[in-house]
Amino acid sequence: MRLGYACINLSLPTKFKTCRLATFYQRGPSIIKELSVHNLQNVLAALEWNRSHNILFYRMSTGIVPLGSHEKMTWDWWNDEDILQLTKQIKKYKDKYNMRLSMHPGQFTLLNTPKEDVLERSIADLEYHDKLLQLVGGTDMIIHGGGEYGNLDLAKARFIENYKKLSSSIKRKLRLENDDRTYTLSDVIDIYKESSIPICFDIHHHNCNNPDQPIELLLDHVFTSWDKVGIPKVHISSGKEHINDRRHHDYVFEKDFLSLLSVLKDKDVDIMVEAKMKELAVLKIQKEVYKKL
DNA sequence: ACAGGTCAAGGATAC
DNA sequence: GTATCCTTGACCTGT
Repeated sequence: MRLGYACINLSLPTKFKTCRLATFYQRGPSIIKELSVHNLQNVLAALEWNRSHNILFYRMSTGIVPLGSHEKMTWDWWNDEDILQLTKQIKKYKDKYNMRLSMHPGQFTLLNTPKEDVLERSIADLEYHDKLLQLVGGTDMIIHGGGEYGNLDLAKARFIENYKKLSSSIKRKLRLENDDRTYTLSDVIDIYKESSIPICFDIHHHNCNNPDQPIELLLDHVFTSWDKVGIPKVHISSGKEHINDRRHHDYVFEKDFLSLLSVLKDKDVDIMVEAKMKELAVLKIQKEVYKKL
């Protein structure tokens, strides 16, 4: 089992950089390159920090190449020598230490939108994430179901139809996560049955949004969805003020982590910790929970 | 140096 | 139909 955290490492001094469209228009592709190089150096620094703290799972920020999937972007960053040199270094490093790398396109990347232009931009965004993951040897791209659009069944059907149109490289990496208001774990399983998309189980979202189905039966489907793919990927966080508070707590409570372990039984999974205190929350779990096992 | 408003995105909701 | 909120962290402008 590998534990990981998302994007930001609070222990490191440098931050990720981004820019506004206006800045890109003023300064052109060179500013994007400058920021992308900076961001990739940050990723490498995070992986090095992770290795020295025994953290072998990491989610890369979606904004590594600022405006990387924007329709106005004119720079082929995936062919740039300096970018390739850095991504190669990252890939080599993560292979050496058997790390898992993932990305999570944002809430505005929607496979089931009824709007043609929104779908087009969403697919462009998936292509951006796919290209970057290919370069660094990342394996997982997590998205949510999307909106309900007044009819959940139609929205699910649209997801399945649009999923079929994606490139095989994207399909190899795409995973569908249950969310905390619209797509329950059982909705996500419905989509899996028609599309074979592996399911990323988020236990906090499940606590916020579930129609009282027994978790054991649902998890059977979750695990089956990964059978030919790899080690399942699971998310955990604690509610800020109560168990079904959608906001994330700074850390993960020990009891929440133990209750995840108990529903997972002995299944080998990689766990992404989604807590405000990022890598510090992972260290806390390692310290508190691992010594008990 | 710092505060606070802005950006980027699409959907949901209230009016 | 329109406005506002949701969410996020860094940008960016004004002081």
